[in-house]
Amino acid sequence: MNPMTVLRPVRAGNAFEETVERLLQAIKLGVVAPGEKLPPERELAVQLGISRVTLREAIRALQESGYLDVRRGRYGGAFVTYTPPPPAAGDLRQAVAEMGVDDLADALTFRMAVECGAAQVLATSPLTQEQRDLLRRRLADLNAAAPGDYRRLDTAFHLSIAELTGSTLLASTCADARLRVTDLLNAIPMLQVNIEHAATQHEAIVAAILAGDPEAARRAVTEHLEGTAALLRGFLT
Amino acid sequence: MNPMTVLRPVRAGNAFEETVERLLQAIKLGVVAPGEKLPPERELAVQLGISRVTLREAIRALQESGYLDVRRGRYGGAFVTYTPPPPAAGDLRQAVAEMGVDDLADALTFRMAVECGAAQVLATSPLTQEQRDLLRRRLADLNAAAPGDYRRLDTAFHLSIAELTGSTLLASTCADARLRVTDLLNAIPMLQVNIEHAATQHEAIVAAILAGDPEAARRAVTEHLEGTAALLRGFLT
DNA sequence: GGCTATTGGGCTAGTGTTAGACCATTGACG
DNA sequence: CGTCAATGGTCTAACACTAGCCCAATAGCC
Repeated sequence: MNPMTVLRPVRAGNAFEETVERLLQAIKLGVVAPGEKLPPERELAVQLGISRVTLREAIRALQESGYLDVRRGRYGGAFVTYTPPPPAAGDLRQAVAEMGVDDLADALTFRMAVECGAAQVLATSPLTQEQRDLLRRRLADLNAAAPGDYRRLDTAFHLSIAELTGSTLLASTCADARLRVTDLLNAIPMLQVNIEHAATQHEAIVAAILAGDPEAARRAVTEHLEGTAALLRGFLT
Repeated sequence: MNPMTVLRPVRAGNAFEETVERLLQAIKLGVVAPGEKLPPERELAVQLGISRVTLREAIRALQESGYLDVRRGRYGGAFVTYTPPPPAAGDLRQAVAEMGVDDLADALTFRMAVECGAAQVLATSPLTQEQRDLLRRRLADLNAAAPGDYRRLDTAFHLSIAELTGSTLLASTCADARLRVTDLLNAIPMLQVNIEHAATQHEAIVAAILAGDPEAARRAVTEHLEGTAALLRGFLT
C-alpha cells in the first residue's frame, strides 16, 4: 500500500489560499451566478469555518483580480462580475500546458470515476417523483440555455446527479472533480454540433437513471465524458 | 445547484486534529503495520506539510491513547502498537450509533460510487504486465492472509485498484472512503463463510479488470460492497 | 568502552488566524 | 428628508502554528 496515498499534506495551503480557491470554485462553477452576490461576510465566514478577517482578505484578493465587485451599506455585498471569457484559439493549448500533463490525466481519470460512480448509484436508488422532476428540470434548463449560461447549467446538471444520491461526500467530490477541468472546458469553443451531441448524451443519462438501469447509466456517462477527455488528451503530445 | 456543496467548511478542524486523524488513518488502514514505525518526525512533518511541533503533539496524543510506542535515540521512532480489537457482540450496534445514521448512509454511498468508478476505469485502461502482476499478487496475499492480517490486506487489495489507475486523487478518495467505514468493518466478526464468499467476489473483480470488462468490474464491485452495506444498513432501524 | 549518526525532546522568536467589539456607509421606507 | 437595519471596514488581544536551532538519548560499530 503506497504510504503517499495517506501520508500526504494535511492542508493544501494556508487558510487564505484555500479560501480564495473555494470562492473561485463557487464563482467559476456558477454556484453564485454573475450579478448575484455572495452571502454576507459574517454568514459566509461561519459557513466556511474561518474568521471574518481571513475571509475578507480572500474577498479583497478576488476583487483585485476582477472577479468581485464589493459594495458597502445595506443591500451591498460582494457581487460576482466574472463571466467566463469566450475561448480564443490557443487558449486550450495554453490551459493544458499550465495544468501539467500528469495533473490533467489525474483530473480526467478522477472525474470519470466519480461521475460514473454517482450515476450508477443514483440509477440503483429508488427515486421519489420529486427527485425525478428535479433531474428532468435541470436537463430541460440546460437544453433551453442561452449561450452564456450553458456551462453553468451544464455544471448544475452534472452536479445534481451526485447531489440526488443524498451523499454530501459524493456531491463535494464531484464538484471538486468538475472544478479541476473547468478552465479547460471554458477554453473549448462551443460548437452547435457539440452541444447537440451532448444533449443526446444527457438524455441517455437521464433516461438510464430514471429507468433504474445502472449499467446503461454508467455507459452513457462514460461515453459523454470520454468525448471531452479524448479531446483534451489530444494536447498531451 | 446547492451552495452548501461548495460553500462548505474550508478546514475540518485545526492542524492538530487533522494530523491526529491522518495518522490514525495510516494506523487503522494498516499503511504502517503493527510493529513498524512511522517515518522520522522531521521527514513526516514535511510529508504532511505541518510543523514538527504540531506533529509531535499529534504523536503524543496517539501515544497516550495507546496507538504508538515512542522510543528515543538512533533506531528509535514511533512504533505502531495498535492491533484491531477482536469484535465483540454489541460492538457493531455501538459503532453504528456513534457514527450517526446520516453519516453512515453517506459513507456507504460514497464508497460504493468511488470504488465502482475506480474498478470501471481500471478495467478500461490498458494494463502493463507489471500492473497485472501487482493486482494478482495483492489478491494472492489476501487469500493467504492470517486472521490478524486479513483486514489490512483487504484494504491494501481494494486500494491497489484505485492506485493502479494512476490517479492520485482517486486513490486518496478511495482511501478516505474506506476509512469512513473501517471502524464498522472491524466490528463485524469474520466468519469463514464470509471470507470465502468475499474471496469469490474478489476473484470476479480481478478477472473482470484483467479481462478489460468495465461492466463486469462494476457489477462485481457493486455486489461485493452491497453485502457489507446491507448488513450495516440493517442497524439503521 | 568510547564514538557517532540518528532519532526524539524542548525552546524561542516570528507569523498566521481567530473572536469579538465597534465604526462607516448605504439605500429603502415611512 | 430623516431613520434604521443590513452590510462592509477596522482594530485589538489572545491563541495556533511555523521555522530553526540546540539538547538528550540510544544502539550499532570500530
